[in-house]
Amino acid sequence: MPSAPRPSELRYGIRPTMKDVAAHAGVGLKTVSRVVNREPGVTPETEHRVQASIEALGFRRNDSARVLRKGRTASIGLVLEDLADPFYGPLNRAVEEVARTHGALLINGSSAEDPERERELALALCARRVDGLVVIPAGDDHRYLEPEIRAGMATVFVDRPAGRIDADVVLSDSFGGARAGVAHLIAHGHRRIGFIGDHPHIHTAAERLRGYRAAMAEAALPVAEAWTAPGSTAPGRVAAAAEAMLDDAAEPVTALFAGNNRVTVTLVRVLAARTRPVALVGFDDFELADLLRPAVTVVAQDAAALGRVAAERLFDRLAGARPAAERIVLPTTLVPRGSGEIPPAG
Amino acid sequence: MPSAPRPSELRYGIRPTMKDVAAHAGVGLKTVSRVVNREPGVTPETEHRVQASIEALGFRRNDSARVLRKGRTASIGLVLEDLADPFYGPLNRAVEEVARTHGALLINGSSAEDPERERELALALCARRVDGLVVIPAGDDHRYLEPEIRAGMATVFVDRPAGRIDADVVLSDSFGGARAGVAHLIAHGHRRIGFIGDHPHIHTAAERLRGYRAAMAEAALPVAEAWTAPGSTAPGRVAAAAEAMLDDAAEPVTALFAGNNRVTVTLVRVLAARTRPVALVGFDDFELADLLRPAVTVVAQDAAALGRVAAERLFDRLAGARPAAERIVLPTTLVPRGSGEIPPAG
DNA sequence: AGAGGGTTCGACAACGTTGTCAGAGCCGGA
DNA sequence: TCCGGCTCTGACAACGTTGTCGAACCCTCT
Repeated sequence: MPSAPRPSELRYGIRPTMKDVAAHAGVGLKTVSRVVNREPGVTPETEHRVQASIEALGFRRNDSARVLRKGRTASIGLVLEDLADPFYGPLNRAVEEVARTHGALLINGSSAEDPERERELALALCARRVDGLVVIPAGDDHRYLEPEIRAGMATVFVDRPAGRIDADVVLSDSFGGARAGVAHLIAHGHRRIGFIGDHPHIHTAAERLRGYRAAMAEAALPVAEAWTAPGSTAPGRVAAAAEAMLDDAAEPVTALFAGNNRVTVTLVRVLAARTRPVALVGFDDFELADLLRPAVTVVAQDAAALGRVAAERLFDRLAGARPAAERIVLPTTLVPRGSGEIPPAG
Repeated sequence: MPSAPRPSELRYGIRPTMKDVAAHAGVGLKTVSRVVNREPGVTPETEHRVQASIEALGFRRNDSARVLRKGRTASIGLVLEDLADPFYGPLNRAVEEVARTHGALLINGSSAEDPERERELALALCARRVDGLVVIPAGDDHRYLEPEIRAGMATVFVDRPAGRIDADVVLSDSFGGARAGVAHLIAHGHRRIGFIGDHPHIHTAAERLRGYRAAMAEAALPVAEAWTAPGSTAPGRVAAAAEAMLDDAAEPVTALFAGNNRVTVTLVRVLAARTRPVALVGFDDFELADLLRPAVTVVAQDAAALGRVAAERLFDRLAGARPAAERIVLPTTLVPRGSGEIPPAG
């Protein structure tokens, strides 16, 4: 017996199923399924009756059951390092937008830079049977994903390369960007340039250091041992390293290149406390860099583009494309704003 | 017949099930389930054999089926406005951390400030049967969630109140924060203070405007019509509004209060281009505010705390707590840095 | 030797949905 | 009148897991 929606039929703590709706509307289970999924072959009269029952009971399809039956979840997973890091917000958002155009939801989690947690998260997402996985690696061994990939899990790595496994990777051009940034300092007359970056076991950090060395070598400039300080990005460590380079009695550096935006911000603070101007170029742009005095010259990478390209690659694979695993490198842009154009002092 | 793990048994594009593992290990289906879930009642010998088969076949439990059977998904949904906005990164992360301590995953989506999209997202999450929902409202009518809540979906709103529905809400003290910020300007000698904020139909924006008026009233200061400019936060609109207040021939303002951090940043740019110093206090802190010259005085809200409190409330409800819907208001903090302590010019 | 209790294990149903297939009803044409 | 071919509908199995329950076995005690 069909009936008009009456709130009283909504019951607390009970999830009506298609079976309930079918009974309420006086039709078969499958007919409800057809209406819910807008499948053809239902008379307008029947459809209307079913719709009324759906609203009366407050029915909502249980996607878990649907997923179980269909095998596809219409969702993709994103494992990233830290959602609170402003670099990953736009990346996350870009992945989400691409997913949205494909009708998929995004499930994400932060690894907090912990390889074990990255692994747990990625495998949890696999257990949920997301259709695909975008991973910003924290660890450097991703063989744990091999069974998943083999079983058909499309996977794309972003921002850092995958470790010991053959998979798509989307990266910024760390080497080229750092080389261009350092060359920019050299072009403005600097000869003694310091490099402060992240731990060298992080691939991007190592690449940026390599870019620094390449630029120096191309200008035939020697690099003193004391001028490179890869390591933790903790403000204390970074500040101490900078002070040491700047105050070196014999060969003080006149310019600094920062390996990522956290280092850059720390260096801005250090330099603000000093009288003699020091040139600074940072890898990775950040908000308000243009409002600081001097405004900060940076090598900008396009976080949104990283996310977009990675997600598109993922959906290409989900659509059936089977190209060989590829390394896609996106260009960086040098943005001169002032701090990188300060001439050497003394 | 049990066997040692041999990679060749991993087959492409095939997901082994517990049944496959059971056959491979020569045990019953349920025994595999027991091993996977670490349930007691399996001899070490059997367990070992099953583990070997699991690894040999690359088995991973299908959580969709598990969810279907158990009724709980161990995941919560978060609908927010824009992941790329730096304000929401820490909030998101805080929710995730709380979820993690409860063994739950976070599924999130951006509404892009579009009520219709918020609705779609929230309902999609309900269809996935997330255990609970944290919503940063974009719209102001959430009656669409009533059937879900009635059916047992725990729901907490953050940052802005829910519309036309009775539910938990966690908010920053917009009124009190704005009042304190404006009072701070008054305490530094200002009498003509401008307010530039977001559209007043946004609850927080209206509250902040109310706080501004309260502070002015408490100091017995009149508020000229031209001194309040609620509306779009588009930089052009904000800049024009600021210029108009500052250049008013009769009653130019000597200080500005910004209703949110986007407005603040725009005002910093506007003021940087002017010669006469103008005092500025912004609602909501932002990175590097302390490095600008002058450093920007703000009324800080704790985005992470908003997320944490909301998520904890959610899990309390999931654990069975059934308190009446409540409005939880978190305090704000005035952070004097320089821009808010500039005395009135002229 | 038999009873009693504990441990280990597997057959089976159920979760809510969708795909398959066949039945019922109707129409038009021979 | 009967048949073929539509359209609309529902019964049923299946997806992969977990909860229930009872069977089989081993040990101990009388």
